[in-house]
Amino acid sequence: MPETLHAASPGKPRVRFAPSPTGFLHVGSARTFIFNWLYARRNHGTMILRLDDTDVERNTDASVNSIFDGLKWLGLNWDEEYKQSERGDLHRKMAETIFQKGLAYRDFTPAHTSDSERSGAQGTWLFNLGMRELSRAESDRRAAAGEPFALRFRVPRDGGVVHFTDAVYGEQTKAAADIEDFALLRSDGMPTYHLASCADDADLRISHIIRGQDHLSNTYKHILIFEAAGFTPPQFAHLPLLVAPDGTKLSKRRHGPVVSVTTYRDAGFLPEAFINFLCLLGWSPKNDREQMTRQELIDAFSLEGINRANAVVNFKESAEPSNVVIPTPSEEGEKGRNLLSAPEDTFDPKALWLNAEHIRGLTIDDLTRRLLPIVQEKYPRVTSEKMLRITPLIRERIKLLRDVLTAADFFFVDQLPPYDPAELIPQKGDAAVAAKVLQRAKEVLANVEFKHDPLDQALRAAAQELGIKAGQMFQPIRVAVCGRKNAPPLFETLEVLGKESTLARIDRAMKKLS
RNA sequence: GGCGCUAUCGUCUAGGGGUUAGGACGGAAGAUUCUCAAUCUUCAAACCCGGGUUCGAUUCCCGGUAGCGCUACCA
Repeated sequence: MPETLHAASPGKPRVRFAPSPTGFLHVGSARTFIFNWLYARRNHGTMILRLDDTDVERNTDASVNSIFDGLKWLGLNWDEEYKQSERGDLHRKMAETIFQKGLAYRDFTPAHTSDSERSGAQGTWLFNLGMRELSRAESDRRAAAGEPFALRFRVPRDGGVVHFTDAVYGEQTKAAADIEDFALLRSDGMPTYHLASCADDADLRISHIIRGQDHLSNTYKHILIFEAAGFTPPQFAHLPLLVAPDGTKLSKRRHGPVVSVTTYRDAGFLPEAFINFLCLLGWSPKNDREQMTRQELIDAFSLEGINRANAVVNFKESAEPSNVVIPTPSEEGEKGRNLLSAPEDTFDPKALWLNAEHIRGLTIDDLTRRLLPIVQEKYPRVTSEKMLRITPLIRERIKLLRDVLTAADFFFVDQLPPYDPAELIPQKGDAAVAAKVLQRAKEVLANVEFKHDPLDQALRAAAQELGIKAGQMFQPIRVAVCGRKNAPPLFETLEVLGKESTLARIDRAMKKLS
């Protein structure tokens, strides 16, 4: 009777996210983490983070940090953590078990032998000539003599099939004849991904492997390994891939910073909005709900809601990909921010909309707390009290947190940046009207309390006196005070700005006009 | 090349043998408003192709096509 993976806690799933730390945290990886996490939380299971760092050549500490940073920003947690590189003994033990059962063999063929030199070169490569049939005695002798070898799985050649049921893709069957004798151990004794992954999944009693669909065909190999080592394979659930608008798999090289999670953080996405967005790619709650909180996602999540077709992340492809600055993990910590004043329209419109929705759902206090660091980085003198008054004026006008810098800039500066005086001229008016409005506004505002209602009354009355429409009255003032035509509502703006600044800016505008 | 997976508006998706094929984003038009935004209303927009099965297929089956994935001593 094979050991069962569910022995320790029947019914409670144990899932894992197992990234290889070879680059920054990718949006696809983040989504895989999230789906695992959702599944664990939904079913009161255990979320495990395992660094699959068996590729010593390509692993970097910077990458590990990038992954941790990204997950931390997203507010995602896990219950257990492992490093594959520290578990080599376990992996080798499993290899040994399989070898002793005769289900694996030593392959003394030098690494990087070209396909044409391999057996079955006219079709698919399955195994290296001669090695599979080497006698045990001969194999032992050559190994003892110090000849390097890779350990390969002896895939059955008796016409059988490998089968499993995927929670997303259903019944999966493949003829063993189509599976090559894949490596378990490299010639330097290091385990391959397939071996290490299965050994750890078995040892950690993983109950559900939820991972990218790019592993669907690898799963047959994994089933073979689990069974050879005497374990019941876990449940599998493969996720459709995230692809670029051109249909290709997201890649840092081709698509640049839009595939890095930190790009979204630095651009001013809310972590909960970003998670929400990712969840909607390849999964549906099937009730037309889109905007959901973390808890709502947990409550709604199920493997049945996952679909099978790849999902496009609909970002705008950069016109000149060669100019795209790709943040390397080492840069991201400190300098990552300035590479990324990524223009708003590079992001998926749905992500932007969801972010705006989540922003609107925040309380003024909460939103202020998130806005303040961004503002203070550029305008250190802005206080929390002041920001608290500004936030309500821009909450419905920003899609990204960073938009605060352009939406509310005029609140933060002493002196307005230069603007075209022609902007001061209202609809159906001329410079004379503008001058008249500003002059009158100056007089009126000098003697009015800077509160919404008094301002409203005073300015409307002034418009009437001048015989112009309210809009014609407000526009020159708005431009004088904000430096542009599109801005938050006027009276609220003046109230926050205060009498002194307002009058000073109107003065300056009048000088510009003449 | 071999093997596997997939295919509903531009995008994310719901649906499923008989429907006006639903929702959302984005787009367009309008309402509202001191501008912008938000909000509301309306409009345009899809079942890859060909064979079956069936009284009837977008839905089920087969084939094609296309896309993607795997095919490493990468993960």
